[in-house]
This record gives sequence, C-alpha cells and structure tokens, in this order.
Amino acid sequence: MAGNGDVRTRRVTQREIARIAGVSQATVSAVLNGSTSATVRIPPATRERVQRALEQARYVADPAARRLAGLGNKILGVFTYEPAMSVETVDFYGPLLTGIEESAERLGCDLLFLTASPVVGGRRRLLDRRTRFRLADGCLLLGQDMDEQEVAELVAEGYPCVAVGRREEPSIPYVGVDYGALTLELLTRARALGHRRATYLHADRQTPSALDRVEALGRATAGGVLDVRTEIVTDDDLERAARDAAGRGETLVLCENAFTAARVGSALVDDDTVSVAALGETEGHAVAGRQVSGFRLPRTRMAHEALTLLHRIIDGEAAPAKRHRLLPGRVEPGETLRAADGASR
Amino acid sequence: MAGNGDVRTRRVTQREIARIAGVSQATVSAVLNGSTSATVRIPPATRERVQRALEQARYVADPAARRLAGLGNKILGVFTYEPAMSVETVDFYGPLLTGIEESAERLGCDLLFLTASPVVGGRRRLLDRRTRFRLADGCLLLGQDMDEQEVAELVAEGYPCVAVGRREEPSIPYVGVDYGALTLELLTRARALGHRRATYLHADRQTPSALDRVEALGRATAGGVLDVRTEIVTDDDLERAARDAAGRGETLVLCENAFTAARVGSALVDDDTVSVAALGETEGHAVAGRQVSGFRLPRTRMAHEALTLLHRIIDGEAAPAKRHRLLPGRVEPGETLRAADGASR
DNA sequence: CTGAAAGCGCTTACAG
DNA sequence: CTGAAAGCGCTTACAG
Repeated sequence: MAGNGDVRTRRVTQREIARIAGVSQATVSAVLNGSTSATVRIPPATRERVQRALEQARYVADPAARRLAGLGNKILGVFTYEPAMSVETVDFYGPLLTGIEESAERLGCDLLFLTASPVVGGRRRLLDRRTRFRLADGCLLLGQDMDEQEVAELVAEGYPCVAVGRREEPSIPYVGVDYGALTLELLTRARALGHRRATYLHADRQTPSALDRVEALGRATAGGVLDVRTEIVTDDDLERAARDAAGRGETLVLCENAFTAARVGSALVDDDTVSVAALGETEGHAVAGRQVSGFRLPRTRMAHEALTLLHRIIDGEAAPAKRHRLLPGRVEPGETLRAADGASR
Repeated sequence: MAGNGDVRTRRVTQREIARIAGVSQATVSAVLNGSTSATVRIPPATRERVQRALEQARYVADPAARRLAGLGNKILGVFTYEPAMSVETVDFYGPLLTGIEESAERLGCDLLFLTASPVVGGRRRLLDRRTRFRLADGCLLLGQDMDEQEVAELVAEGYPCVAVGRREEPSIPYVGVDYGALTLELLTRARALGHRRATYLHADRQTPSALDRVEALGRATAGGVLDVRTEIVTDDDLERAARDAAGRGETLVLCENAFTAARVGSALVDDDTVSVAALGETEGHAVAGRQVSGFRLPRTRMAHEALTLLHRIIDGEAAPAKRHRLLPGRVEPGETLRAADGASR
C-alpha cells in the first residue's frame, strides 16, 4: 500500500553500541538513562567506554521504541479545530503560534501538529481512528468551537491536555483570558465618558468566553455601571441593528469582535453621537483611520502559559487547583469610544 | 526523572479488540490493514465482527508501535534552522507555513516541528542526539543557512528529506525558486527603461540562491544586457555605497532583499536619477509610499511542492531526476525602478 | 556491577 | 481462513 511502506532506515541501535563497547545492550541503556535504578552503578571506566561508542557512532534513540517502552518523548501535540497557519486565521493564531514555538524550544520539546485529523462538519475530529496525538506526551487544544465532551473523555483517560481559552467542563485544564474583568473595565471607562445606555450586538455563540462577556454585561447593568441591552443579530442585520440603537438614543454600540465593530463603525461613521467598541482584540483594526476601541489580549503569553502548564501536568507536577488560569488583558482605549456628548475624547 | 516519566495511558489495544471479537490479535491487525498478504482473506462475517468491536471500543492504533514495526506513520518532520513562527521571521516563513499546513492536511499527514533540537552557534543542529526527526517518515528542511553536508549524510542513510530552496549538494532533493531567470527578467526590464549601468550591493552570502543571483548578473553583463558592478557591503556601509554608485553616474542600485532596498531607497529619496530594486520578495515593502520593485516568490506553492515531493520520496515514487525543482517567480515592477532619465515610469 | 529476559503494541511471514 | 511466533528498539525489574 502506497504511503504506508517500510520506512525503516538503517541506523545505529543500542545493540550495536553494546557490541562496540563490549558490554550488554542493557548497560548501554543504563548509561543513557543515567542509571535510574539505585542498584545500578556503572563504573566510570565502563561508562566512558560506552559514551565514546555513543559519540563515535552518532547514536540517536528511536523515539518510537522509547515511547513503546513507556517513556515520554518530549513531544507536545497541538490540535487546532481549524487550520492555524492559513491566511484567514493567522490573525488569531499567529500570536499563539509564536508563543507555542518559543515555549517548546525553551522546554526542549518538539511539536506535533495534528493536521491529519479528518475535518467533519467544518471542524477537526479529535477522537478519531486517524488522530495520532497519542504519540505526543500531551496535547494543546486550540479553537473557539471545541467539543468539550470529547476533551473530557481524553482527560478522564489520563491523557494530559490543556485548552487555550476558558472551558466550562471542570475537568479540562485551560489557560484563558479574563473577559469578564476586561468587559467591566471597558464599561467603567464608558461610564466615565458619560455613557449611560448601550446595546451589545452578538451572534449568540455559546462558547465560554462569549458567555463570560454576556454575563459581565449583566452584572454591569445590575450594578448600575451601564444599562446594557443585548441583541442577537445575524451578520446581515448588523448595520440595521446599530442604526436602531442610535435611533433609541443609545450612545454606545458594543460588538463581539473587531470585525463587526469595524462594520458598525462604518455604518455610523457620520453619526458623532454614537460610540463603538469591541469586546475582543482590536489590534490593527480601524474605522476611517481611527483605532477601534476594545481589548489587547496577551495571546503569546497565553500560549506560553498553556504549554508550561501542559508540561507540568505531564510531569505530574500540576496540582488540580492550578489547572485553570485566566490571564488579565488590557483595555485598548482606541478612538471609536468617545465621550457620550459627541465631543472628541 | 521529571519530564521523562511513564506517560502510558490506559488504552484499547488490538488484543482487547481480539478478545471482544473472539478472534486472534493478528486477525485484528489484518482487518485493520486491509489484508495485505494475498493469502489472507478474511470472511465478511469475521471482518464485520472485528469492525464493530473496533468502533465500539474506539480503537486507535499506537503510532509508536506501528513505527517500531516498520510502518510509516504519515508524520512529516519540519526542521527549521531558525524559529519559524517568531515575529521577526514570520514574513519569510509565514507563506511557507501556510503551504505546509494546507498540503499536510490534503495528504493526510501530521507535522512534527523539531523545535527541540539544540541551537548551536545561532542555528539548530540537525544531527544531534536530541533530534527526533526519525519519528517522522521524512523531513522538510527550511532555512537559508543550511549545513548541506549534514543533510547529505541523512540522505545517504536513506532518510527522505526535501530542502526548501536550491542546494548545491546534488544528493539533496529540493524545491526552490529560479532566481537566475527572475534576475535576468528584471535586468531586461531595466534595460528597456533606459538603464545601462548598475551596482549590486550584497553581503556576499554563500547560499546557493545568493550565488544564483550573482551568477545571473555576470551573465547579463557578459551578454550586454546591463553592465552590473557587484560590491560587497556591510550593513553599515549600505547608504555610503549607494551614494557612491550615484556619484559614478550609475542609474540603478540593486539590493539583495527588500529591507536593504528600502534603506537604499530612503538614502536616495531626493535623487530622482537613481532607481532601486531588490532581487528578492518585496511584498509589503515601500519607500516613501512607493512599492519597492523586485520579485514575487511563490512561497506557498514552494511549500506545497516540497511537501508533495517529500511524500513521493517516502512512497518511493520520485525518480531521482525529479528531485530537483526550480519554480518560476514573477517580477514585481513596483515603483522604485523608474526610467533611467528620471522620468516617472 | 552487569547480563538475560520480559514486555510495550504492532506487523508480517509462516504453519496449521 | 486464522492463530502462534518472531521481531522492531527500547526500558526495567530481576538474577547472577
């Protein structure tokens, strides 16, 4: 069968090293692994002889064999529910990938990107016969639209995973961003600028971080910070909904992300009485030359923390209580959130 | 030893499936592998029973065991001599990564990024005890500054590799860009615009593609297309060398890449008599709002072709003659290469 | 201190 | 048609 042929390459094994050094294969293994067992103490002379043979023959352990024998390989899996390096998604994934690569290098780990997993219904299947994450010591999970049940199964089996982004399912370790705190901070700022009533336009996604934002808006309303109406809109309805909000005399339209905020901003560009802000990363997004107000998310750091957490879990060093982290972000004041009276900020 | 502990997770094996289905483990393997041997013909009834057990127990083959048993794993290694996903290098590697991910998905392969290999003297070591590319069926090699000898050793051992970028060492398969043809095309264009004498400022790197450019310039000079002087400059000397060229009455300064071209362009921005062009990718580079003249390189396609070639070599399907490919690029006319008389193009 | 042996999960001739 | 057996390269108790 093509693509499945014998790919063994002639290479140096421990047996060969043993022959050269005049010891047993088990001794070579012991030298390599720093004499694990307390009983095993190899005399310096033997050790050196083996080391020399190792160097000379350029021995490299076969990771498959190590793995099969029950050892870790310092390989971390990366599972993305959608392509991560494509032109469309690089905005979101790019900073994460930067952090992942950096951390992997620092931790001395290789990265297995599970690009082969079949895409069913627009997202990759994690639990599939063809998914090979088991070669990795553990796996990082990236993507908005994650099947938490699947991940929970994996975790229950004892396989180390860490999600990037908050998860509901309590068994799943994650590193996310504190959208609740960011949302509240932005609203507080809006209030200081004179805003009293706002509308949040969203697509009603049920991801944890989407829910965090809605929940924070509710708390802000209840707490008297700002009176926020929420409205579920489709993509086609965005501009209409924004104009309606303006018609009701609201002075602020909040959007789920920079893209929708930019569209709303464009639709209201002639209306100085309405501000716009996104409850998401807005770097590089502008309306009529004005930086969109919103958040700065520490994406590279998230990746870094997630990989570090994964590494700890693999090492059995992460107490369950430390498996959930929300990192703080920063509010980007931007230029589309202005004073409520229409004056420039 | 931390980080090296037992990472086996309790999982379903063929033996377990065999027990459920009431057959031998070997039969399970035969069913899974589509009855390779001609002698093996499993009756539909048995096959179905096994299939059901496989589904029900969510069997996933252990890639390490498959590998050890001599089969391919559909894992392609990616070795980059420098970080590929960092902010500094994403310009160069980004389009390559896009192509790599796409192709891997299409080929049904996972990607092993060898981020763990130790960096010695500013670049990653390929042949090192810690390098785990052997887990992959083959390996893609990315980076300007490649130790061809090392790679040749790997190839000689029978390990499938493909380099991105032309290589001198004839045993190394590669997919590169035809810098020679691009350089000639740009010079021909310059001649049509009235240029007769130019200087090429370069750092005297000895990479194959750097040499291709110099060689093409030599041919162009010998062939009477354009009289090109070449000058080796350090980074600090760039502006001085460019002004000298102008002083000698040359009308065109050629640079190695868009960054140096932009610097030269800035230094000569007041001098309408001197044009600037880069013998490299210039997308997104401008001087005083003018797109830098140069090349458009098919980086995504290169990655795609390289991965496809690697896949073929692994399958034993690539005739040695087909292991070297130079793809055509496109000359980007840009706005910094103007008519030699200083008029706008 | 060191070697022989079992076992990790799989494939692949080879007997029945 | 199906099972028993050897072997891939490694680790790890366990005997000597």
